[in-house]
Amino acid sequence: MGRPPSCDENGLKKGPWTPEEDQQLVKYIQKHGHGSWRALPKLAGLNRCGKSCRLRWTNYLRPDIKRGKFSEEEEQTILNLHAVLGNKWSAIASRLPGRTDNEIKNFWNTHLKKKLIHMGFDPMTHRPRTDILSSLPHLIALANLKELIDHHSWEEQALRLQSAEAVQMARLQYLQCLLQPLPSNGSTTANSINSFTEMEIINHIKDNLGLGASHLDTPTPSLGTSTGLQPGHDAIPFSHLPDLQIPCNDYQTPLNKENSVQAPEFTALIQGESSLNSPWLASSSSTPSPSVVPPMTETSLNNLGDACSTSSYGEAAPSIWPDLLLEDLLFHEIS
DNA sequence: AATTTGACCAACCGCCATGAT
DNA sequence: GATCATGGCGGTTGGTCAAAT
Repeated sequence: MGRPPSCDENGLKKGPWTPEEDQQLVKYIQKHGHGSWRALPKLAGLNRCGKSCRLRWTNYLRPDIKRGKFSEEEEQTILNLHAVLGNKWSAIASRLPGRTDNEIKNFWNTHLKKKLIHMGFDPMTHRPRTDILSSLPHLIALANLKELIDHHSWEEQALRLQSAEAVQMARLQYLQCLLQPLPSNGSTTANSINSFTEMEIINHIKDNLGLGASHLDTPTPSLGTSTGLQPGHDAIPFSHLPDLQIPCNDYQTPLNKENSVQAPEFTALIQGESSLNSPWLASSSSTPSPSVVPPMTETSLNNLGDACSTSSYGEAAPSIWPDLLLEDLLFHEIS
């Protein structure tokens, strides 16, 4: 025996509430309390179902509801709680007096989620997006492919053009990951990337890849050097971060200790060593990493750097993130 | 000026948990 | 224990409005 629909087709009104209906509902509840929501509409003289009345009351008419923009403190609280509780909106709302679960959910979906994505974080896990990192060997292969293509026929050039957009996007996202621990040069936000020179950025990436500027032909000191990181093969990316944090003043959300990125794992990943034992990656993409990783050459590295320096990243963080995995994107484009 | 696009958010829908019978 | 009523929750939809084209 099935349940009747919550709002059956007895001619009950749906849709936006009128001020008169609001007034009727408030007046009734203030006088009698809501009691049984199912019985309330009839008693209050409303042509609505009980569920609709309950939602209207709890999400809008309740006298203790706070209206208006979320404060920075509230934003921070939501981010912190979401990192722990996930989409438990009612649990989050219970810790934000005057805010409803619906309001918080909407705020999350329209603002905070997008901001995290823009900053290169997975809004569900609050970790750096791992799909890009699981595709890293492919990106390296593509950088090498570019090196190869640069010296080949027009047909290959056409292929290159076809894949260029996908490659560019992949590189941008990859760059964003690499730049997460970009050390401060006075300004502390990720958006301050504008203040670094191209060469500083590229050198920083090279440092992160364990290819310190010391053995490259650029005289420009690397960012790693300037912040105490020693460039060269011993450079351990992320090691200067006790815990990964969202690199923006507004969203200093510490991740759980056990969730933080461990530098050796990242190094192994970057260098193409087996990363299957990494707990960080274990929960990432279901796509297996290829067992053979092409060696990262200086030229292919510079190819990545080319993409960085010619991109529009300096003006705005990349906002496009395809639904499909990068691996799919890249290999379907190229093959 | 007209149309399109995107952001915002109130409201709805369906599922689930719980308590009463 | 089975059934049903009710309330709560999270996901999604659709209307409105402003900005962009």
